[in-house]
Amino acid sequence: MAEISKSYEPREVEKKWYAAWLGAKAFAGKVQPGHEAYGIVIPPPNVTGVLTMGHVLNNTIQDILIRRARLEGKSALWLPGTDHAGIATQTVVERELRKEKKTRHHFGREKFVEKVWAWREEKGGIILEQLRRLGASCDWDRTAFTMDPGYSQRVMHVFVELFNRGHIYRGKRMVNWCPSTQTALSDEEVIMKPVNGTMYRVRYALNDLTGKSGEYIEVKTTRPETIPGDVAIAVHPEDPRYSALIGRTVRRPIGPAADLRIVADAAVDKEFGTGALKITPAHDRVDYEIGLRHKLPVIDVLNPNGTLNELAGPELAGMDRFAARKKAAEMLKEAGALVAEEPYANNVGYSERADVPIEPRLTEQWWLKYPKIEEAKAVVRDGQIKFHPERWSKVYLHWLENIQDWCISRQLWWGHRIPVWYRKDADRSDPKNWHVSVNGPADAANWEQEEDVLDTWFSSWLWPFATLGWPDAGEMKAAGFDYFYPTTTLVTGPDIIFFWVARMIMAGLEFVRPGEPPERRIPFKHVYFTGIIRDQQGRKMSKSLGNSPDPLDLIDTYGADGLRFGIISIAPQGQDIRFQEDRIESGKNFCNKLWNACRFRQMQGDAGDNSTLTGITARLETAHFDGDDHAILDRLLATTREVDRCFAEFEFSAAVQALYGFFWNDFCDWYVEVSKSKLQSPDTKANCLAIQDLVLRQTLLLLHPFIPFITEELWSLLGYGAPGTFIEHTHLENASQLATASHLRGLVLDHAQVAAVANLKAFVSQARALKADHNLASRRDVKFFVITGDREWGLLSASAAKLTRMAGAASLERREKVEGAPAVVTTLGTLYLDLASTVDAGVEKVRLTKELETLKKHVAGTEARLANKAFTDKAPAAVLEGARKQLADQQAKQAELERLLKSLG
RNA sequence: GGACCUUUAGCUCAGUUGGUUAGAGCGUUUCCUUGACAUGGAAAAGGUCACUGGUUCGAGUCCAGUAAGGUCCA
Repeated sequence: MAEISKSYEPREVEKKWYAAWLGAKAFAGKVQPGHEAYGIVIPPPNVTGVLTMGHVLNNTIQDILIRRARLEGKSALWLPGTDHAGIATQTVVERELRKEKKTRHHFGREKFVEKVWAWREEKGGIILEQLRRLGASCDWDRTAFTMDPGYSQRVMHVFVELFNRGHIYRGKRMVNWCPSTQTALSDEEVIMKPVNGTMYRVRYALNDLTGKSGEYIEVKTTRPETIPGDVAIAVHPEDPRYSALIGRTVRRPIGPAADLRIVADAAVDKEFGTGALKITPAHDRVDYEIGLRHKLPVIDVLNPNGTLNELAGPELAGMDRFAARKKAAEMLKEAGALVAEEPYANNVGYSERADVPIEPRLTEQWWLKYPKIEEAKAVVRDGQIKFHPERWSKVYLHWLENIQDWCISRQLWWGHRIPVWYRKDADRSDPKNWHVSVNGPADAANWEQEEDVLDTWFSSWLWPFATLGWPDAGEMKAAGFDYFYPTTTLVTGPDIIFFWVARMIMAGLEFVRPGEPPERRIPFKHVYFTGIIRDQQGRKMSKSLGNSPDPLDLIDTYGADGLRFGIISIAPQGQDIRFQEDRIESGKNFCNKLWNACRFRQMQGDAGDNSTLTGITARLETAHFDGDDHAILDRLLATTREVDRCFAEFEFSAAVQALYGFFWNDFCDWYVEVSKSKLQSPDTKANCLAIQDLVLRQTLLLLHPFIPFITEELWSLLGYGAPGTFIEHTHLENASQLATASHLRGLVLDHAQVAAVANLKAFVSQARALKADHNLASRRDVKFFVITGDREWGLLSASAAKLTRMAGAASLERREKVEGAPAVVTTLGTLYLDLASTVDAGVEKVRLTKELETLKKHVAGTEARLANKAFTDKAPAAVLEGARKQLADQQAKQAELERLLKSLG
């Protein structure tokens, strides 16, 4: 067995074990009848992505769940992959082309797509490589990509099916147009941002019908550049200010001259602005609807790239929309039509990817009417799919209540080209001229394929079943579809609830195992929502702010385990996370502590069979058990139980904190320290080492999902497994199984002894504090005296060696009377520090008086409670008894303190 | 405008169905290189639990309202 070095050096250990795991195909998700299946599909990161702190958190949690499942004997599958990220990837490649002063049009569609594939081959695996550094135990042989030929076929299949089922249609409607990437976007890809803009008050002159001139109607707009696209003015039919004007016309103040009718429409908000609305159907959703109702023409004054076209008139044509806005305002001013410019804050939709304002634009697109909306609501409402935290289900249900058709076509080249063919030279708007199939028409020469591709999310919503071979029976069998579907848990951020969670649920319900009950068709049973990682100021971490540390730097500095442990310890369930690098550092420190405790154990030498739990429990000698042995095993069982509970309730940071507290405080600070006495004696040594092995073995198992590398290394170094096996081959015992193993040796945990240890710990702590109060913390030659009863002295004297060692003292003696020494009242008697000659009675008096004052307040409080008849009548007996005991203890301590003070004079 | 979340020690957070003197880590102060670990050990200081009311024998915890901050939807 290799010797454990003085400090933990993660780098080589991580490299070694990851290679060993891969070499043994330890992460392969296998169909094992008789074993429960546990499946996770990774939320596929963008193929252009690099590892962020968000990924670290998300994937660490997935790895924790998967590794724990393996330890519980389940057959676990974590299926990895990436999505092709249409806009992001196309943009990245176009940016490279721009360096050579070229655009994708220089190459043509086919050549350009080849270039994207080349980029993907070179760079597309980066993020998956980074996940390996983190320790992610994915089944890499199953790595999927949404543009893989097989996956693409499944996307086509779904499109054709949904088309045949009447869920997909083509139509000219208002879409969110991104002038930067020049494609349509879905509503979910538009984010509203508050913008400080300008409200322009504009006069539209009324045409003279009555003989009066100089009449006008005033309209407010933030977008004067669209005035050339105006086709009407709308007012509310019940607005008395304008009722006389309905039916008359105004002149368009700038742009090509035109008369605009004043129409009445109930959609107009009387309270907004002047109550009169300019109608520009090509550039506003509400205006478009109003235009339809009044059969108004549509004048589109914008080019796809956001510049104005010739319909805007010669002054504006060719200008960018924002420059044109300024210019239009100037033109209005010159025409005398501009009444005022006022600062105005409003919300503007921005393209999520390109971060530019989107334009409402009327275009031909493909639309999906979502399938299985009602059932998707029901499975979450009825708990067949559980959200953690549960409250996110409200957001989910609310979205489904207000769901709109999904614009699924994108004007891009990178993506799944829509499997629709149009008969050449025929009317595309007539479905009679369409061919819709996975493989296209037989007489291809007579047809041309739709140019648009599908939204990337239209491929990733199929992820939970398309990655498992669906719909091909042979591929499904090979992938273990029957065994692994539905998967167990999806781990993702709440920002993705509409993009993935909701759509995946609808897709699963629509396509998988038709006719079977919903619990067989849903894609997963649990959805765990992580928090968002923020910086110290609470801002979201982002590339543009530069406020995100590089996770790979953190791995280099603190080790992958340190990073994992640290990030989990600051990630409470359901709340956002303020990132603190010092917490990552404390993760590393914990690893070092674990390392050194194991090193200490190893330095004590072999003590017999370590390779199985029964081997270790066979070494327990119950005859030599003392209170500390009972106490540490009691805490080990409690901690095992607590970690179980945390997994059941998805409380990972609580699990980590429980393990931290147990290992550091209970085991290292107390048990290992008291072991040092026991290990001196041949009588107690073997049993003590057996207990240490039992604790270390179980702790390594419990910690392994969180910090896989170091636990694998220590497991191996301490010989807890058979050579050639991994820690995950061991079955993790729960608390009652562990207790049963101990029972085999006739062990019954003695709770009286456990309680006695708590008193001894407090006794030691008070002794140390007494020393520290007299500036003797580091001295180990002090003498303690104690005045106490026989029973207490029995306990103290039996533990004398341990107590003097723990408190740092030369001796602990029982006395009948002590004069002039500083003292402290403990549950095991009054403890004196033997410094009679040096003690300053005045200082000591101040200290004791302060303590007495605090105690008196508590006594008074407890007395008041017990004097309250309502309390004694209504409080439960246990609470009442507790209060009485508390009062007795407090009063005894008070009497003792008063006696000490008196003795000081 | 609607929905949800947060407010506890200098910082980041725990605090289970209401019940002894509200906890942890980090930071701070003092002491300590003792044979696992200075990536460590010992001790200490530090909190009117955002505010106002209510329910209750008893409220950090339950209810109502207010304020501040945040997220999503419109």
